[in-house]
Amino acid sequence: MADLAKIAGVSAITVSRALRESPLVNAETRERVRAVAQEYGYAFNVSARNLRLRRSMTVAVVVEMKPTLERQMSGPYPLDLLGGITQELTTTGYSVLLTSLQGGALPNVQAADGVILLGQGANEDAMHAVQRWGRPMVVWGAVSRHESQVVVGSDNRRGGSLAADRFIALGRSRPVFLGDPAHGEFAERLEGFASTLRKYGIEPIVPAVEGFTVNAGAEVVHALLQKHPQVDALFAASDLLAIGAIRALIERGRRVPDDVSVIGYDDTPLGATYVPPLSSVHQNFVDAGVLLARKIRELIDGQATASETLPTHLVVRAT
Amino acid sequence: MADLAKIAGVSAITVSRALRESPLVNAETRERVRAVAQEYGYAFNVSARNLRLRRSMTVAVVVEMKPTLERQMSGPYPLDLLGGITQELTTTGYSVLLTSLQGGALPNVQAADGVILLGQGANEDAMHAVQRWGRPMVVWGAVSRHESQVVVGSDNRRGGSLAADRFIALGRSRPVFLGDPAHGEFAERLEGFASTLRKYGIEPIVPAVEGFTVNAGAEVVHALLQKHPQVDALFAASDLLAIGAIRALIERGRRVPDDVSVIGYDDTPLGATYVPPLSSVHQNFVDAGVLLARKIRELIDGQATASETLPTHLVVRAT
DNA sequence: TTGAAAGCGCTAACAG
DNA sequence: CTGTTAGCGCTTTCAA
Repeated sequence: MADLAKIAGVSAITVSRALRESPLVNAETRERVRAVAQEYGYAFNVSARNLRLRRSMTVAVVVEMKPTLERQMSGPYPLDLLGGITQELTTTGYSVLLTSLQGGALPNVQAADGVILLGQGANEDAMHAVQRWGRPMVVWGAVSRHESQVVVGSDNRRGGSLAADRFIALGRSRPVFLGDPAHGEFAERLEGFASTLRKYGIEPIVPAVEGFTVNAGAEVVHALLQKHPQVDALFAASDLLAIGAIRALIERGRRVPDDVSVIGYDDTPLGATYVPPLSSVHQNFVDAGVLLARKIRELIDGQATASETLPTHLVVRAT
Repeated sequence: MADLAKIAGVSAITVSRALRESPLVNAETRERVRAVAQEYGYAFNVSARNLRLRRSMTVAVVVEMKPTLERQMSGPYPLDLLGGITQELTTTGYSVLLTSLQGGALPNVQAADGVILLGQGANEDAMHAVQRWGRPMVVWGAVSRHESQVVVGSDNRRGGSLAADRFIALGRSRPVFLGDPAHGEFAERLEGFASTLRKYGIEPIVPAVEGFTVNAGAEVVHALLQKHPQVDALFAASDLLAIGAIRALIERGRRVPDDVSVIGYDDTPLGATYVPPLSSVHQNFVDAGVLLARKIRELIDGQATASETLPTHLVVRAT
């Protein structure tokens, strides 16, 4: 910068001001400085600037990852979420620092101006860890679970409710909910589902489910059909579970949707291309990402923000 | 740090050394300093350190994203790639800066010690842009295309070759390749496919294909069957295309695999759960991510590295 | 409208 | 083994 100043015949501080578009600098001077900067391919030293300004212009995104990105964080959703976050953050000058919290946080992560937590599912360790180092934080997930946090989630209760309404409209009377309520978002889906059914005097069957995989879904449904052969509707907390369930239903001689209606969750490409194409509750992950990004920015800027819930709708396909 | 030094009764530089586990400092002193640091929740100022050390301990990962993360970068692969990269980089002290190059690079991105380029497919603008600012760079994709670059890719030629071998073993004689060769990796798959078939005196049919979607696959195959009704094998450059193709085949009264064998690419969950379960060429994206990360580290450390190709294998399922 | 001085927090180099 | 000195590149006072 000093070199550049010499070349342009001004002082370093003027270079700084010119390149930052400060109104304090003469338009003509500014242009001259910028031309020289351009010519010499000069770029700010970010570390120096951040040191001086006491911020990093960085937001850490913490994703839960075991060796690879597993759990409900597999599939395309987190990518959409990440896409939304990245889009919104980079267009406002922030960088996105992608990280797990495996083996303690890196210095860079701790230096982030804010933190977005994704896919913390049932486990809340990461949340507490981040909270401890006192950075602004926003969480993706089930809103009600963490009342003191700013949480963005989609309207899981309404998602469950929509599934229930659909089953009622179809005249179904022996519905099942598939999903582990230990997972906050799943619990909310069940709540919405059950409370709507209850208005019609129906109580859903809720077998114990562990995991999020196709096989988990298939196994549970196999066992379930022994005990409750008269099941005629099935709402799964994820498309993967729903697909497993359909497989088991067919293997047990049930027709879908003639004998049993099935609704999944997340409206994944996998579900949409499945045969039969899966009906599913849709949530817009890109929008969610954008919203998460906005809220963390607000928090960083010292503004107050509240939790927020995104709309959800049912995509009816063949099942 | 100065405060901490005072409290611990040493100088700032000793605090610095103690916290960095420098062997220059007495074990006992180190423990005392660390205890005090722990107690006061002290953490390094990363900007100051980076300024002093003239590096950022950051690697930028550039993903091609239109508003959302599209193209072949949709689906679960890039997440696995990202997972591998993040895992390897964070365990070696580097942070991962996720970014597109939409609207010019942010200062933070330019300050990265190295850059990994993902999903640059047919378009090489990003590559040239990054090249211009002279940072170490590693690219994911088709190796042969960019001879001056360090590229990590999976063995696309062998992938194509495996599909061809399989068709030959099944006695097929009228194979089709589905995929746009403008995309470097697809071109390599076609090369391997065609060259192996040629050994048996067979020339594949290669219809023009645009896009990567299920619908694109379906449309092309519908048109194709008019001109070439005797097609008996189909190798698609992606699982999505393969699924579209199967749909079209069935709609045209062909049985899969009895009348037409189909092989996809990427071995996605979508393909694996499809009915019928799709045979597909598998590549390990997590390993690829790890390798990309290792190579960028080597480059940052000033070591020489070469392009590398990862193994690939055929997963035979029902089609 | 421009500039000089000072310092953000850290660590390499050089004593001791 | 520990400390002193100096300076990384930037921007916020304060002064001209």
